Amino acid sequence: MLLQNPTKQTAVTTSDKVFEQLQHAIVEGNIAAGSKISEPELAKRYEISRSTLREALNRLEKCHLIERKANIGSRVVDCTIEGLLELYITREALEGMACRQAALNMTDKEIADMQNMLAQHAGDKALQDGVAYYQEEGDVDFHYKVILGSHNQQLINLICGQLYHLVRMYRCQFGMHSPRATRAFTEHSNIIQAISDRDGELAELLMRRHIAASRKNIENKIALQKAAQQSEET
Amino acid sequence: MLLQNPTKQTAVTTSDKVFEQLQHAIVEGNIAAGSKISEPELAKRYEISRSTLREALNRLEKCHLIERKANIGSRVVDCTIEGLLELYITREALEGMACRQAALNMTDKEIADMQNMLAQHAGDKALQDGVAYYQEEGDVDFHYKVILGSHNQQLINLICGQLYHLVRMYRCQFGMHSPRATRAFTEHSNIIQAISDRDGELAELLMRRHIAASRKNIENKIALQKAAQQSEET
DNA sequence: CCCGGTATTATTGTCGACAATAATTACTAA
DNA sequence: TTAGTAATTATTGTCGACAATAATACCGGG
Repeated sequence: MLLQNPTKQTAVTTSDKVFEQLQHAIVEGNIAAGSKISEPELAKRYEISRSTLREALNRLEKCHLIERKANIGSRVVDCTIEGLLELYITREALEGMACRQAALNMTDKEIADMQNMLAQHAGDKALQDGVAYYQEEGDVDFHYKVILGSHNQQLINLICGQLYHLVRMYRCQFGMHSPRATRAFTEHSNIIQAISDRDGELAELLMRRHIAASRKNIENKIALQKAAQQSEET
Repeated sequence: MLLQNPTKQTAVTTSDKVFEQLQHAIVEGNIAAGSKISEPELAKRYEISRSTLREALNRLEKCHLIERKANIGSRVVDCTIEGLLELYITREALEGMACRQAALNMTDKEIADMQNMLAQHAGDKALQDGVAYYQEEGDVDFHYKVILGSHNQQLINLICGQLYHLVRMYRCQFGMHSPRATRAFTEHSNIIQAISDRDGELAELLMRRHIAASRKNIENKIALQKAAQQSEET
């Protein structure tokens, strides 16, 4: 992961560092999704006290990567199809609005920066067409810039601080590097155009369609898989 | 507060109870907004260890009622006009989508229940017209039912588990019982109608307008206050 | 052989003390 | 008198131990 979450501040305390390590481990699946978390074991493994581990676990819970029940313990969230679709729905709502606000609130310089970034991506994409780079880094980068451009701290915290950890987790666990690269690029261009036109309504509409298209893409894949499975069973 | 947050489970552990007490204290302003939190002092006041207090503080941070900085401490969030408007923007996005999903996913029984509730409120409202009851309990009740009706766990957690604590805090601190009662009632009716027609698009549109209307109402009030202040200064 | 209840074990919640960092105060020098 | 610095105080972060709760294993009866 080259890109850093723009909302996070540099980790100073040890629980911060452990939190980041655990976060990566969970996102990348090194700690299995749905598995129970043993506090004594993890504390031993990271050579820290249970107290500071629990501090780290609390932050993991804050970004919805683990779930805690009183007197029972913590579990890593498990990645289900339903959860993924719910996440897309939520992103559609939040990022759509963020995009509208971005059209209203971004500075001219911010818009210029984003246009440059897109041009850069266009070059990279032409260079190594179809490779995952654009889809992975570029896409995340684009969405981050839009969200930050909303200048709405509430939206920024919710999306970057919480939702996107889950998004990355799903991307890793389901191995999602969809073949929508070129189409997504066009969609990104149109969104930036709407933003630079200060057309909030259109910007939101386009962003929602952009995310909804990804969701429907997944839904289709799932449907195909199911059909294949069923024909296999017979 | 008669209505309980439907997402919360009964408090079993002591940090749970302290969390709830602190939550109410902050929401109602008994612990001043923007004030610094002294861990030793609070621990003494509630007669608990600092560890369990910190556990409670972590949960307060989860619903955005306090903010923590490493090695510096916690502060209660302060209620600013900008923060309030940002909150409305976010609600417009999330609850709008929740309403769309509710139109798709609510059961017939849930819809019937909500219609009954509205009829009940109509009676109460006719009985004691203009009184705060409808605005306080009824409004919250209505919005909760819609959100739960989305059957989208992600949305439910975000809105009910986090956002609405802040909403209640702003309501208390700014003393908001706006004179929109009768108009809000009509808007609620129309939203329920759209939901029962299974018209997701219209339902979302109406909910967004409903929330945006509240926001604009606030904005107007602020603008008037400012104008009054300025004329007073001269 | 299976089921229910009890005893044991393990895990989580809570506590008080120590270490590390930040804030405050006191002091010295210009 | 004031600015800068050093010492002191207070607050937060971390630790290990104990208490309370849940999970497991064992045992006896049906």
